[in-house]
Amino acid sequence: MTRKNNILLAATHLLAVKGFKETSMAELAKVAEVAQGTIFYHYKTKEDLFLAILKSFQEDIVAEFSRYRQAQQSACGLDMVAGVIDFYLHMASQMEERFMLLHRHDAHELARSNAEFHACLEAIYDCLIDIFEQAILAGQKDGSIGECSPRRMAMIVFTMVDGLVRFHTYNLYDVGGLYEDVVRVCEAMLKNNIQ
Amino acid sequence: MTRKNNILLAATHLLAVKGFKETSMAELAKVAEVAQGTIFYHYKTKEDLFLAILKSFQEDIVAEFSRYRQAQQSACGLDMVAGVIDFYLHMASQMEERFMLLHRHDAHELARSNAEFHACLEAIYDCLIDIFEQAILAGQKDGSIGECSPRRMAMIVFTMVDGLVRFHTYNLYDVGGLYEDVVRVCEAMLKNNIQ
DNA sequence: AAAAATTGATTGAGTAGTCAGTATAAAAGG
DNA sequence: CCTTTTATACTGACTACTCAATCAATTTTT
Repeated sequence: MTRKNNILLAATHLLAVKGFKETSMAELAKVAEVAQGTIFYHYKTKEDLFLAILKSFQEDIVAEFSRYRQAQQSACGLDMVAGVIDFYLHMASQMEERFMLLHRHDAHELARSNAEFHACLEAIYDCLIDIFEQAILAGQKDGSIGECSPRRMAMIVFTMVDGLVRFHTYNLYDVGGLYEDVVRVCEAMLKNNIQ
Repeated sequence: MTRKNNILLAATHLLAVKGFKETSMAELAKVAEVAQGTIFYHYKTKEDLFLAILKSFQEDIVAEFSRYRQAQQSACGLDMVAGVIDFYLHMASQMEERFMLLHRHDAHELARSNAEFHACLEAIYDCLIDIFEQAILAGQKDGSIGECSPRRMAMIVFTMVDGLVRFHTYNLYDVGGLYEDVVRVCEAMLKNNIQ
């Protein structure tokens, strides 16, 4: 049991940091401190192993985000959006490597030919966008957020926040000070009626 | 000359669609309709070839965007921002494959160990963000855009628009209707004083 | 005839996945 | 309590194959 878990942990790290094709089973075996054969005993193929990682990520992320949704009870919907952004960024740094997995093309490419990958990715993204949508809907109910398509706005906010995480991963610009700006910008664009 | 260009074109396509590691020189030779040796006659290594592609992209994108900057003379800065978003999305669909190249981790990973890659990527991103910044600065001058850090706002707008392009590439959601929303959202967040 | 461009067979390192066999430990039988 | 059986976990050498890069030989251009 320890070994199977070692493999999963080491593989998550390597696939996130180096990518699917760039990670060899020989290297993984070394990092996980098992024999190469052991990996294939637990996971039929390299793709299978990747899928197992993604599935465990899906479970964890869905659990984590639904736990947050139930725990929080902010004053108004607009503040909830700010809270969700904060929580998203917190999660992204907590699960940094697994979020990197989402930002690579590997999973998305496999999703094109493998239905299980596709379903898994869809579930993850739905969960991520849902949490923004819920906050916006709450804001529309209490009047703190203007008339708009909640789903579309949720996708736009998600796009912004996720882009920030990506920027940070790529390390091209110092993104530290942008977090607060993004929160303010989102509030500005939501509290006013947009068309 | 024809062959060298064939190689560059075919390589751009393959690297964008399949990725660096996933593209073999044998396959490239077949697509470019040259012998494998010919590729290595013109480009010392696979990495060299990639760098040549990125450099040519840099030149083209810088030229294209500075041409646009000089050509346009919109009414006010706020409208200019909308115009720039439009232009960016237009460019991204015109140069779809090369933008895909930017979104892959390949170039960013090479940039970590190879200074030329780093410089090239930095130049490209600077150019992309600059054009948004210019529009925001113009808007602040003519009063159509409120007080804010132009660079930071430019990065946020860029993050949104680029995220949209990425969404489209990954094909997870129908992103068609979002274009107009993003333009409206950007206007809403810029025309009001934030902070 | 000298220089530049092109070729494809070849090389050696690296790849995912297999497999015959070994270790471990729990259950069954004496 | 001590064997024997059975199932599961594990091992690393091995296979068949792919890869980037090389190079001697050939063709094309100047």
